[in-house]
Amino acid sequence: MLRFRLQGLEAWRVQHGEEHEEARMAEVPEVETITRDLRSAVVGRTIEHVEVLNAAAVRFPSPAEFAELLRGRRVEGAERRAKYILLPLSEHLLLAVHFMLWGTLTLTPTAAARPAETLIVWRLDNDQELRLLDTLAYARAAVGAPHELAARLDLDSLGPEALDPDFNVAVLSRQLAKRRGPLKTVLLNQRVLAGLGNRDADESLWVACIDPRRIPATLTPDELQQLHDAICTVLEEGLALRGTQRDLFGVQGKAKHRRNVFERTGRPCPRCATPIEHLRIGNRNTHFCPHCQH
DNA sequence: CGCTACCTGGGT
DNA sequence: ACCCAGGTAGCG
Repeated sequence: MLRFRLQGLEAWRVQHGEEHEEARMAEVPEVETITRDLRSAVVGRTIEHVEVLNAAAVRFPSPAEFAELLRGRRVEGAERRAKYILLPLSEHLLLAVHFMLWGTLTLTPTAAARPAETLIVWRLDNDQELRLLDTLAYARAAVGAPHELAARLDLDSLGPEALDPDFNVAVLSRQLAKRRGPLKTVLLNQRVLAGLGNRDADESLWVACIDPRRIPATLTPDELQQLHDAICTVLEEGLALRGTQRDLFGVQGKAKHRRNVFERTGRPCPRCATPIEHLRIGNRNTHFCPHCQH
């Protein structure tokens, strides 16, 4: 009876968008959404001026060199690798941006007020500014020749992309076979598989009905297939809804209320109504259903 | 592999 | 006055 009432209340809350916490998570659906926006609105533009408001936000080279190198470059493309946004520029330079926990990019008229959490501003040739924002100030950018950037960010060590059409159960099995430690921790390692953040890892394991504490080597072929399918479903749905946060233009994504377990401790599992449990695994918050995840 | 630091605003 | 955060680098 209590469970039934909680379910009803939960449904009402979700329907009315009553969970008012500001979404600021930067996982792959959010990063990919912004990358696509950059492709449509920033590729082809020229960077006229760069302002580094927080020197720590530039990983390399120095903030002054960073600004000088970027001035006058044309943006030639916009790609994503794991949670890095990579912008190829004219004259064979590559700009990398990482949101870390809460970072984001916005594209706004130059005249628009700058939020206090602005770390870097790229003024474009159309009276618009690309801005890197982050209240936590962990987000980072770097620029260099492609090979140098790839070496310093260790991009070649990243695992296969979960959103790549070539990602299949054989790839997942091969990547997991090497690793020890709990499945949750292994799935968060971008060198194993590029694509899952803390939320999407918990959601994928729930969809696949697999306990996050399982050791990867013990997964059966069926479980590996379920996990592969779950990861694809979670990421593709999140991306189709344009993520949980605002896009490059400030439009709110629609995936905000699609969580089954993440940050839903004590609330009923949508499959079996058992209260969702919370654990720390590898120092990360982990949420799962103790009844249907084995 | 497992742990801490990084940093600020919001929640308890 | 604490404590904590969707990620990663860098240490032992």
